[in-house]
Amino acid sequence: MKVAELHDIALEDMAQTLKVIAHPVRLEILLHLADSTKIDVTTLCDKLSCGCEASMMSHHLTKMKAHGILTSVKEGKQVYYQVARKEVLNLFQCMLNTNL
Amino acid sequence: MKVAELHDIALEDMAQTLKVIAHPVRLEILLHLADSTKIDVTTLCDKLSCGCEASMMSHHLTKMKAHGILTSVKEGKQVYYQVARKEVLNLFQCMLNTNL
DNA sequence: TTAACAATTTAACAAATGTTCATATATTCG
DNA sequence: CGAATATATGAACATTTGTTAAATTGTTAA
Repeated sequence: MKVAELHDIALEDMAQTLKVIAHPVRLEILLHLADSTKIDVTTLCDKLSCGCEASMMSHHLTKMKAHGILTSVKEGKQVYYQVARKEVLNLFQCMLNTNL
Repeated sequence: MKVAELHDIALEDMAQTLKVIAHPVRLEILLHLADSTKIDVTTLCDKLSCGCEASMMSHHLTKMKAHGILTSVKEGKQVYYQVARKEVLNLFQCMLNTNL
């Protein structure tokens, strides 16, 4: 498919995906999940430098899950999240490569 | 630079850029500007399938200009816009390549 | 030059979405 | 059961979006 062939629906979806990713904390979450296969909410709070409370972290994770970017599994007390669409990680590389 | 080396400020900027782009109309604008070197507001309204009024179009253009993604030149009555950072167009290709 | 028109921007507002903080609901363990 | 921990939800606050109308800037012609 060529860029020129993009139509409205595709653009809507694309915008939606970008919108969900377009937040510094959510970017950091994705970046961290790129390495570790799965991680629980509390550990994420500890590891990230954003100083995010569990409550807010949960919101961000829920949002990305709702848009199919993440999935989660419950194991005992914790809920582990992981990247469902590894492709989103390519965006980082793309943005870095092109100085965005 | 590697993805792993991203730090807070970089993520803030990256999120900001993504946020500005993350709107179906703004994506369509960029897509159209990818081909034509420069284009004025009214013509954009006519050519795009989003059915955007001049006022709204101006809003979107102003926003992207404010973030350095577009530039504009005034020629007589019209204001012509063009892409300042051609790199943003790579994002389309990247997203298409990875089915995002 | 001034009146009329055309292109774009700004302003003012309501509606929709997004973000954040405080609280509630599980779940496990003693 | 009740305390402690992990996560989710709710509601206030802020931002974004879209509309309509008015203001600004430039052009043309009487």
